[in-house]
Amino acid sequence: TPFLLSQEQWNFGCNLMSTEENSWVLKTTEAPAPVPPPCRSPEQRLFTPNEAQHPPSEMEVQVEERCLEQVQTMVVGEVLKDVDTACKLLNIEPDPLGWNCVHVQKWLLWTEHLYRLPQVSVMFQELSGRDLCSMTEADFRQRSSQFGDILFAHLDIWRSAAAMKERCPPEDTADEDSWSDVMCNFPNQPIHLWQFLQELLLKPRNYSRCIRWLNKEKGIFKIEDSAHVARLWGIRKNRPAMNYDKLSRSIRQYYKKGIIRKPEVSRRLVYQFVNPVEWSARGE
DNA sequence: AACAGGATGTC
DNA sequence: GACATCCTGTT
Repeated sequence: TPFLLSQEQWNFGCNLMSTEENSWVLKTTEAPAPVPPPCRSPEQRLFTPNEAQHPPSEMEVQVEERCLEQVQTMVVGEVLKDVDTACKLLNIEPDPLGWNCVHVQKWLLWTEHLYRLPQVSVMFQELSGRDLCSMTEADFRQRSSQFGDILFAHLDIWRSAAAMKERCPPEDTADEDSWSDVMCNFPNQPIHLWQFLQELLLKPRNYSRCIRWLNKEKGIFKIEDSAHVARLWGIRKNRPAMNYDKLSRSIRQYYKKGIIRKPEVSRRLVYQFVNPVEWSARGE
């Protein structure tokens, strides 16, 4: 796993999330009740016969691991979001290694304010981000016996977040027309209209409002917003004057070629791929 | 407004 | 060849 919160960070994060003043952290998502079930008490362990307390099956273990993974992904996502917000507010970069003394002070003041710590930033004056990163937890404690560890843990979270960003760069979460879909990743790579339509159909999360499957197995799809689909096609092909009249003419060219046809019962804005087996057979 | 398909031009 | 554009006519 590329990113694992230490137990300490985890607990720290949980405490932060359960602090109700911190609407800043986790405002939309429910706090994911991340506290692991307490270990079975010693007497339970002693007095429960092995047969009755059947060990978790492999599937149960897998399910649990997947749950944990999901929770972890969620927490990491929230942390990254929070880091982003703070960076914008403070006008600093996410990676502490790039901070100068002023940035460090900004970050300290922010952290103090956010978690209601007393003023400890004075103890960290004249330190750059690089200095901060080279310090051990003991060094932090030396400067602030009470809150050094908290600051250390928090800095570690930021460093981890920066490392994460480095590892998996700009994941675009655009909900509407994610630009990379419409513009192709490879400049001017020729694309066929039927391929483009399939691309849109593959991403219902982004495009189901303008085009969606009616029957995926049979390859029947419906264009819900003809103008929108035409606009997307026009962007991809660099044809600003594209409209549904012209797009549909191109679809009709497919009739003769046996790529797309009208379904048995012809319906408005509904078409059907002739051989949907080819791509559904390759699994999804 | 969508549909069908011929004609013609473009890359 | 695969459209893009324009057009006539139909549903």
